[in-house]
Amino acid sequence: MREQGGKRETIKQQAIRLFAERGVDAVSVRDIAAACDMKAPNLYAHFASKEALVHDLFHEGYGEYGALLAHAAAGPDPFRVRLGRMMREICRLHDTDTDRFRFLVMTQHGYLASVARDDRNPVEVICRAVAAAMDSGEIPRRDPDLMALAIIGILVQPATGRLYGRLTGDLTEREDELIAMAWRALS
Amino acid sequence: MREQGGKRETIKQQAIRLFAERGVDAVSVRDIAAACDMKAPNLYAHFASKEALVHDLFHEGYGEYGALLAHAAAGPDPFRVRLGRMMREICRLHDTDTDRFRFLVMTQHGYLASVARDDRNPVEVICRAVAAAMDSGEIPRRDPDLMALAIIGILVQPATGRLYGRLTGDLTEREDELIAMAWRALS
DNA sequence: TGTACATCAGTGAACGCGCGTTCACTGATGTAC
DNA sequence: TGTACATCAGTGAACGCGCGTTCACTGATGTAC
Repeated sequence: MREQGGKRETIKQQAIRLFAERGVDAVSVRDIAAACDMKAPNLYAHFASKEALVHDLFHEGYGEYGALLAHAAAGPDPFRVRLGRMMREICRLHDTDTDRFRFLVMTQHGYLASVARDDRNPVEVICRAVAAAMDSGEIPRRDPDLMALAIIGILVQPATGRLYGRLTGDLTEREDELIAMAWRALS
Repeated sequence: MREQGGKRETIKQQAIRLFAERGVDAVSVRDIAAACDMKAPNLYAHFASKEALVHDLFHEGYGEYGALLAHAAAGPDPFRVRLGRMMREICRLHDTDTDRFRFLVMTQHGYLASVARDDRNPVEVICRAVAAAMDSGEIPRRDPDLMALAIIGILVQPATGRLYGRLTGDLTEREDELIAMAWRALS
């Protein structure tokens, strides 16, 4: 047998990078192939179509975010500690994986309506954690979905601002301030 | 002279509607023309190109948001009152002009990097208002841009959640809760 | 070891398609005399 | 009033282009004997 070569992984990495740079529609399969040192037809040995590639990238990336958040949200610690872990995790992901973050934010409008609300859905994970903290009396009872979305916004909007030069430096440098802000907002 | 007919306005309205529904790249100039009961070539009597149309729509919509926010942010009232006015204005705009909001959110990634930071830039307006409130001692001094982006996120993320069915009903119904949350976050 | 064959990642060339855009033309309406 | 002309919003047909995708083929590598 020939070596597998991880070509599929290379394609995904280069595609995410190019999509994040220019947007999905502005990147042709020839562009992706060129970035992988191959020719366009060969991509079809790994993905059924361009749309299938985008679909895979979105759901994989979104699901991994959800799984990491679910891990950070788990455990016996008080909600305040687990909220801090979750927010730190998002900051870290954003800083170290900017292309993926940007790709997800750009692409979400095509997929968000059809995404599953399971325990790998990052929004769902945070909604559940917030609702549980209200049930246990750790934070005041309010509309849990509204509060969850708002604290996601507290992170995502600065992250987006960083993408467009409104903020400079890493999000991680500000994580303590962001966490404190979210905690005040929920209190 | 023949009647002007406001064709240009019709084109802009239908284009925004279609762009918000399907995304800019998935709408052809033939689609826009059909929605206006005309043929594609006639659009070129009103706009130099499809790109020029999108460019106009984005900058006009973004600028109007900024101008409305600047108006809400002005006046002799304490910051807390002016913050409430701004946030109510955003909720109202989102509820009554969902297509434009969705269009701006979808399209921003192509234009945000090149947008002017003047007094018609909504992010700039909020950044300045927050910074001024820190200067006057109305809220504690922290990184003003970070705080401004975060309170924008408190609104925009629930708004986005509403677009995709995570939240139901109007944002206006929740404005008091959102304003209170933003105020706590800034305090 | 040498020879014949099987495998299969990778490709050159071509496909049809829908796109944005152009342009010569139409025909209803307004104006001049 | 009637006639000739000017205007100009609107269009049918066509343009070249780049896209996603297909497919017969290549040629390096592995296997059988």
